Amino acid sequence: MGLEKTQMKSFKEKVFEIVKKISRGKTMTYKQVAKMAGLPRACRAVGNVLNKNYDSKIPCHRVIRTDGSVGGYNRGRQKKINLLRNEKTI
DNA sequence: CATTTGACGCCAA
DNA sequence: TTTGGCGCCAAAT
Repeated sequence: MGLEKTQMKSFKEKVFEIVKKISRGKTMTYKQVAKMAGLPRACRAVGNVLNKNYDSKIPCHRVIRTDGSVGGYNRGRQKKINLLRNEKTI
């Protein structure tokens, strides 16, 4: 506790926190996440960070492109589409 | 420390 | 509308 070191969350950490907060059936764009993380132009960096993420606790499949395209997924594009489609039918 | 990578976004043709 | 190319940025190598 006392030893609070300016723990600046890395951009990656911020992205994970933001994506974790995406409710089921909802979706966010890479640009939106980047903006929330403090870098409105780091849309690419967001995708890069999520690409290295293998934590199922992070619903990174809810992050899509700004133009509405599903984008990519480290587990298979089709899988991401299925998940989104599944959540679509709440 | 320099260079490459890549799940993006936007514009001109 | 679709395609090609450029910009932009953190993380990995």
